[in-house]
Amino acid sequence: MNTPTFNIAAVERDTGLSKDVLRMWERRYGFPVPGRDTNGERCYPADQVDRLRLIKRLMDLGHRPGKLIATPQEELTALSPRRSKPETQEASENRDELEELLALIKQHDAAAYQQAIQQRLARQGLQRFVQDTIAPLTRRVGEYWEDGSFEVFEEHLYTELTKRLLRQAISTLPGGPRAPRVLLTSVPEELHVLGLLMVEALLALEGAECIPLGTQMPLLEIGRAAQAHQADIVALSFSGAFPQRQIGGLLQQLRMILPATTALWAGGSGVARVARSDDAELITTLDDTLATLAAWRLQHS
Amino acid sequence: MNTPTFNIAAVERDTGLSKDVLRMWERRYGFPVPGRDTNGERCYPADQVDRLRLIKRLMDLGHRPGKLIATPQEELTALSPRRSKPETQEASENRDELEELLALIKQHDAAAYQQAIQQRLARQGLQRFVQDTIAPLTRRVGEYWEDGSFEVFEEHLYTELTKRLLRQAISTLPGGPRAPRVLLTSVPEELHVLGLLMVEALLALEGAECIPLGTQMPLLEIGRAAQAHQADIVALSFSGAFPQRQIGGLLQQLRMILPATTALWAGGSGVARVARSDDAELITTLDDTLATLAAWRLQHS
DNA sequence: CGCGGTAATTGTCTAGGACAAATTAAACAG
DNA sequence: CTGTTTAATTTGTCCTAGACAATTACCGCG
Repeated sequence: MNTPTFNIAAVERDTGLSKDVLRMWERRYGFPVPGRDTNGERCYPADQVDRLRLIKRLMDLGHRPGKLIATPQEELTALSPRRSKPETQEASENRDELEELLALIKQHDAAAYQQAIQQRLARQGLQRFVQDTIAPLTRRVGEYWEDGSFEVFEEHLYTELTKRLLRQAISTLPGGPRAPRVLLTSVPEELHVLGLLMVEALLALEGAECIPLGTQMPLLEIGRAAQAHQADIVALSFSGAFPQRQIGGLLQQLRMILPATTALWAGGSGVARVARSDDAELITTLDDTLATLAAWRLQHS
Repeated sequence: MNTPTFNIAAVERDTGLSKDVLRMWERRYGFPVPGRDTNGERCYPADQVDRLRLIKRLMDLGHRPGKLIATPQEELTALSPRRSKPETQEASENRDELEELLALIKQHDAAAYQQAIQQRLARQGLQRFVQDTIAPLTRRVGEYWEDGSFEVFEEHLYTELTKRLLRQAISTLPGGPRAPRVLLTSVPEELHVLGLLMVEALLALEGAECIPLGTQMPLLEIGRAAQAHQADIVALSFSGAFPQRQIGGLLQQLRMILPATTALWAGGSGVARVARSDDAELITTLDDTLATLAAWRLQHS
């Protein structure tokens, strides 16, 4: 039984490292060293793909590829993002409750999960629910997914159920045309929508008029949409998986497309380490959302 | 004001055409012909990006790039698939009402649209609403999108609002564990979810237990999910844009992965012209869904 | 300790060549 | 005329290898 190998396109998909980068690393660092098939094309064995994925993840955390590739496999431990912030008693209790929720997902008991989470929403109210339940829960799911304790389909189930819950909660809020008008979407290649929904929930609670366009809008289309809907604000979401490098240029480009009177907000874990600029407001936490909204209102009152 | 230009990476993002393809087309067909910046790198003007996106759209519909690039800009009209089935008086009236709904989208009046569509749902009841409103409406939006009368963002808005509506409607239905248990999802590369939601609505109305996993599940994961959830039926959706010839093989593969006791259903406009086989039940219309469900129940009673 | 300049690091772009997979066109048999 | 096999074409992806800009690290000096 010969273990399956991956061609370069598959590795790009699986690791988020572009074909160019994969070839360049091979040239420069001597890793990875894929085999070749009969056509002379690269065949990456699974273990190298795993290592690449690990390296990519550490890079997203701020490490440099040269160093990472040099180090042997004890990075595994060196990298493990030891999140050991001292947490309060209350936070700890909250975390245990969240773990219980995730346990239901892992038991594939969708009904019980839905009931529990609904209850939590009713108890906390939408704002705290988004900030204290959905946000950390989603982060946790991402972590579990990374270290392999969550199957793909379990993550899908969580995402799908949570999307429903948030959309449903949003739809019960009073609508009506109130300022500002916010257009919510994401750029192509970025298909994570949960962050957008969380922001939408918070904004809608504050009485903003939200126009949800889903994910993956080409930049020129975002410009057209902003004009057609006369949006005051265009809010984009970038997940942690989104290539950091591209974000700056992307915002700059969009800034040129949008009218000067339209504000541009960029949020999500992807923008956490992006350099500030005049092109867009960077929103790194959910709290920032409300603060930025307040600032906007102050400026336009 | 110098209009903004796009580098090759940005064009890849916005059009979905890979850098390799963009360069190859330039070499082979002489289009696009981007300018060059001081570093000799390609700068695509906005109008060429638009044309590329249009070409990509038509390619997804089955046209070939060589032809498309050769044709001047009258492809727009020339290639819109004209359909002209004779229709009954009643259907005609219904269609006019649907057109009114779509007009609201085109006026970018999300609020008015939502109100109108909600009203329609209340009037028709979920089943007829899905069959007589959402299904034809979605088809119509697809047609408008194909011939360019709908902007991308207008289509996105329609899709997003409709998804919300359906999910909300589904969530109000009584849940509880009732047979059969249906796992709903789609294969990788297939990201259209509206069809799945329509089917879910119909199945949930009939008292089936639906497990929605969203779109783009790898085949092996579908197998794992089916086992973990002990699904009686796995229902897949293929949109019209999905490459027809892959479907047969996919179903065959999945059939081998799934336990023999698990039924496999494949639906959506993509399967309309797929050859029947023993691998899966093909569901070509929404009515078929209910018929196939009834047949399943008969067989398992 | 901060600041500016230099050096190393790193990603992306460019160019053309090659080839396999998919599709169409052509040839042929029934 | 129709179906089927074979040849030609279209088309996308991969390959190598070089160049360069942008970022980051380093180091000496005030």
